[in-house]
Amino acid sequence: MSTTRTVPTLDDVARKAGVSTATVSRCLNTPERVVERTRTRVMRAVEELGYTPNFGARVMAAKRTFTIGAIIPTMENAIFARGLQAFQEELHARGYTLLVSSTSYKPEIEAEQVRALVARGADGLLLIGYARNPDIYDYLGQRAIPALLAWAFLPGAEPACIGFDNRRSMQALANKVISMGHRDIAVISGIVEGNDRAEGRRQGIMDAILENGLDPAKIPIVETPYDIENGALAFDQLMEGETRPTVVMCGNDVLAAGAMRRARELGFSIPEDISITGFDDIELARILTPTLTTVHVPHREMGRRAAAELVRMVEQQSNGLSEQLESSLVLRESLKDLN
Amino acid sequence: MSTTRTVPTLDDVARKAGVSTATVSRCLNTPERVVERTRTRVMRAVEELGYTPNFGARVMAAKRTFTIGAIIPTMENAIFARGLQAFQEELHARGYTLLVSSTSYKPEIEAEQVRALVARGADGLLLIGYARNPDIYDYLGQRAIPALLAWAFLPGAEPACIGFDNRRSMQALANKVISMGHRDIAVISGIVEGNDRAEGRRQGIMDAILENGLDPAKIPIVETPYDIENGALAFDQLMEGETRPTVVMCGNDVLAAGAMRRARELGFSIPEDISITGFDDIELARILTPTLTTVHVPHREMGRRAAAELVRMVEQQSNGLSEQLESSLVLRESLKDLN
DNA sequence: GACGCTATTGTAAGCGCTTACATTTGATTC
DNA sequence: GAATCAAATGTAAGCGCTTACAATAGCGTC
Repeated sequence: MSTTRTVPTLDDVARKAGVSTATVSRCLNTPERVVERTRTRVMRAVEELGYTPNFGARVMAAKRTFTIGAIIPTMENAIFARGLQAFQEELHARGYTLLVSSTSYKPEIEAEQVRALVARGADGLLLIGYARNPDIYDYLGQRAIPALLAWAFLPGAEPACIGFDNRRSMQALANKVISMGHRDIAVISGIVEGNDRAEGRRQGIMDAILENGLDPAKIPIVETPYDIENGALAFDQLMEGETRPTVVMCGNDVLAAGAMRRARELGFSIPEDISITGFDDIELARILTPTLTTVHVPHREMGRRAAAELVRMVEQQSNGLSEQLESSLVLRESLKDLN
Repeated sequence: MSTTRTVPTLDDVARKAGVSTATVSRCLNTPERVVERTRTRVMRAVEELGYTPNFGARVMAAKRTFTIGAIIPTMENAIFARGLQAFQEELHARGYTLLVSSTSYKPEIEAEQVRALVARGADGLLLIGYARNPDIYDYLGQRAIPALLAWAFLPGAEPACIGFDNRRSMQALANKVISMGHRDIAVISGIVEGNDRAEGRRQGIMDAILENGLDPAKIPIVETPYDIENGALAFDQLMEGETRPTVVMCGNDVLAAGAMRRARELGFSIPEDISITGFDDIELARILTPTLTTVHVPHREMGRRAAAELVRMVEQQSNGLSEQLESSLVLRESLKDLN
């Protein structure tokens, strides 16, 4: 296609500066090991030739790519988009670049994605939650690729995780709901299979149910993928039950938004006729009418810390330090106090 | 699983399968050039050893990374998150991996990001909009790295772009607004500097104003970063003007959500007292109360096509083909017909 | 000036893979 | 069964860089 667009190599620079390739390499990587006079001469040659090190060669020789991979369910969920954005910014600030892959909530394809990112030379990996095939950890361990989990927290777990306790957080919300006099609770849960966060949240509700002496068998639960439309459909399903719940607790804000929409379409007024709660506290929660009671999660903070910790693990070849972040209840209009 | 820290190489696989390294390489890269019997034997060895090709070596030998870089303003805006998700999925389906970097709407740091991604070996680059320092194109041209623009469309532009005409789309919406009897129009625009999409949208409104014989000088415009909170503040600002607008046209749905919230807080009922419009048609638009009149943009489709085209450019070393996608008006409750 | 030491620079061996080219295999034809 | 030719496989030369080790230069001492 184009003509002889010869990209200059280390050799060219060395020749032009009248030194060996080793000296040029040292000028670029460990300048303090080269005497000033030589260095300026080399740097001028680099400048004049417009030399940029060849990525592949450098990676092969140095065995580092300064690249970190992240595998998330999807960027379309605002919580991951937000966290990933912060993760990327922090990575960038530390001289790393982000490789992204997504599973679309299909845990079975995660192993392949891990391999793909490792094959692309990721120096470290960010994974979501801890529920996955243990082979993945073997694979990473064998290659000495550090991995860090986020959006979940399990003390003492391997590998390290940076996140919050989904179960406890949801339990706190459910306790609050119950303390407000709600006894007929219905649940719209995300798909639990292969998703420990969704599972934890559901269990958290059950924990509170039991703790308060209510009958867990009487709690209707609909399980559906995180999606507004599914939230609406799930609400329909719940309304078919014999006893009408006074509150619908949803696995995340997105489901809650769908449920809320459908509730209004069916003529319910919220929270007078029925209360609705979410989880995550994405922007949507403050925009909905009525505003949504939910659990606030510091997604950005999580992304930022995860980046910092992962870089540390890569550079010091150390094991990760788990870190628990605090979530908090955000009481807004969609939850009515029955007392 | 073994716990040995030795990462298997092509050589190991070759030895185990009793073939040459060339044959193993061919099994991985051009399987059709290897007879079935040999291939299965090799693949079994690959499997058993848990072999993954060394990235650096592969890049150096093949001069390809199978990696595509994308530089977007931010993943926190749902339109980019959504488009990028589709972009990544399509890339993945074609055997490529996505490198992500973001500018946080600071155009001046884009050049640095381009260099960083190129230095990481990106085979091609996705950029947003066409407003940027031309040096960037020189740099990419010199290194023969194909680039494609998205979220904007400018016929005949270089490099190629895949997107829609922001100006025309907004003009269509504005015309509709005017045809519904609105004469007092106020505008909340995104920051125009270095953002051709925001600029196009603002111009589109002006086009319609002029086209309909209204006085452009009488249109109050507030320019503010895309953010719910800023939408609310901008609304406040507009309400300080002497004549109250009958409609507030916003540069995107996020600003509209903010404006709508503030309007309600101030006691306006929408659309009876004041109409509000957005742009993008993100999920939020259907969830807001009232639902938001906006311009639907096929973000996923755009991401998908951009990936396909960019891969084509990389693999065929060809220039990109621009492609215009259609946007469409979505009339919902937030816009009142005054006729 | 010879000696010993350190700071600087050079030499060259890989790193693990792809691929041009060489060789072998095997099917087909006469 | 030999000849022919295409398909399959093997051989080995790099790709451009880093770095261990070797060589040299520079400097202070005696």
